[in-house]
Amino acid sequence: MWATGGSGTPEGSEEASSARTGNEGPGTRALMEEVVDHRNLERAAKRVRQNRGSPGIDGMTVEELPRWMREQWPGMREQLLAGSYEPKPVRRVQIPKRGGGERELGIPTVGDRVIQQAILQVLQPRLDPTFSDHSYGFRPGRSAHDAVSQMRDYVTEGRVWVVDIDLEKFFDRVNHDMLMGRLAKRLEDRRLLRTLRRYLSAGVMVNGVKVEQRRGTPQGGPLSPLLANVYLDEVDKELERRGHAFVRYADDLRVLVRSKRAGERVMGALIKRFAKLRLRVNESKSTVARVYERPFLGFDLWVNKKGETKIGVASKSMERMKERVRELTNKRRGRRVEQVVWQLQRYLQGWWRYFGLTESRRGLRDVEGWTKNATDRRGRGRVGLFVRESALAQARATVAACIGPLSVHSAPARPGPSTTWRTGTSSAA
DNA sequence: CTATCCAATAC
RNA sequence: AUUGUAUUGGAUAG
Ligand SMILES: Nc1ncnc2c1ncn2[C@H]1C[C@H](O)[C@@H](COP(=O)(O)OP(=O)(O)OP(=O)(O)O)O1
Ligand SMILES: [Mg+2]
Repeated sequence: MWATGGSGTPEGSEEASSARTGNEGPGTRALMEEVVDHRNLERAAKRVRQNRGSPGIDGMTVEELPRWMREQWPGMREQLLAGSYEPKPVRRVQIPKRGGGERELGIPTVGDRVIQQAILQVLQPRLDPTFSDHSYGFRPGRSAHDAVSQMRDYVTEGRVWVVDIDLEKFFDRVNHDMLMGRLAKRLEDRRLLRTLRRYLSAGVMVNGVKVEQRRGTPQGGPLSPLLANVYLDEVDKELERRGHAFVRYADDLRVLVRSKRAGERVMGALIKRFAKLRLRVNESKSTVARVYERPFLGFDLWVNKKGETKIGVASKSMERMKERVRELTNKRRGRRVEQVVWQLQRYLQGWWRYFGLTESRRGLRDVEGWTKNATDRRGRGRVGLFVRESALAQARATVAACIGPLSVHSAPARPGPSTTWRTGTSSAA
């Protein structure tokens, strides 16, 4: 089933299934006690409050949390310990997706977010260490950078073909029963399992009416990312067992192979494997291709003159950055110039912080220099002193020179790395 | 070393 | 308005 008729490939073959060892770690029976422990709960409430998220279906804001904790918590605690707690439905919010289309968020009540967070804090330390080393998304201590670097290393080993898979509406299609089955193999506390099940079937509020959801884990629930990793863990382990070189970030899976043929075989197998999980591979976003043709987490790979594989900024990400810079500089809606520059610096610094992983040094170095230039101004040196109307234009010109043409309307494109706009270095009043 | 606040990116 | 997880960085106060 797993291995379709393919011969001579470097990957080994092995039978599936290995059955997890009962439960993870000691004391999985009294997990709910850990969840409702007041220290754990305080930490959870703090996190939810600091996220500054908007209310769920009951309209309670995060500012009202302390009051809620005092008045509603004792009752909730008892219900949780009895395994009889019923979460509220989530609030449906549509937001635009990066690649077009809409993302359906499911926003739980602030109170439910606290409880889910409290559960996460108990489950994450137990479950996460059991996950595959090849899985990077939503996991503490593992970054997108780690995933990209790992993929680059696989490519350096000569695996230049990639099976690129993205799942369709991933969170929305997670099967409740199958997920619960996975969880039941790892956790013994039946009250906790019951509440997790109830969170999954809490449903959505659609103009005053609760609509049952028979599948999916809400995009917006604190627990959902962990549950998603639990759901796909078995696939990770199977790929591992077969000795595949792969990296997974959430629902973005890359298997690196040495030939197109091997890739197509793996792709076919994975489509079937995901179908077994009631998940569908996104046909438009998934393919077998040369790694250099497929961006990953905002980066792409390329080969330098010496034949080394290097990490670069994917062109989509580059275009998005330019667009944002244009948007921040072009027309300023009643903002002062210094405000515009400050915002631009802030954005570019954050951008570079992520994309600084890139090893392509064509002009991007200068973005860094430029950004630092504008930013590294110790003390509370005010931007106001050195910024004048021309600073804005120069900033745009510099970026344009580093990154490419930014706009049609004003691009002198005569940057000069050593332009004089840094003149007001000294402290200011 | 602790705490609060802000920002960027990935999904 | 827009939720969540994770990573990385900055500022400020002790
Ligand atoms: N802003 C977000 N808030 C909460 N969860 C998110 C967010 N972005 C992504 N996720 C989670 C839920 C998604 O199901 C999962 C994978 O992301 P993504 O592939 O971009 O969307 P998707 O799988 O839901 O739809 P698509 O069919 O377009 O791939 O990551
Ligand atoms: Mg997807």
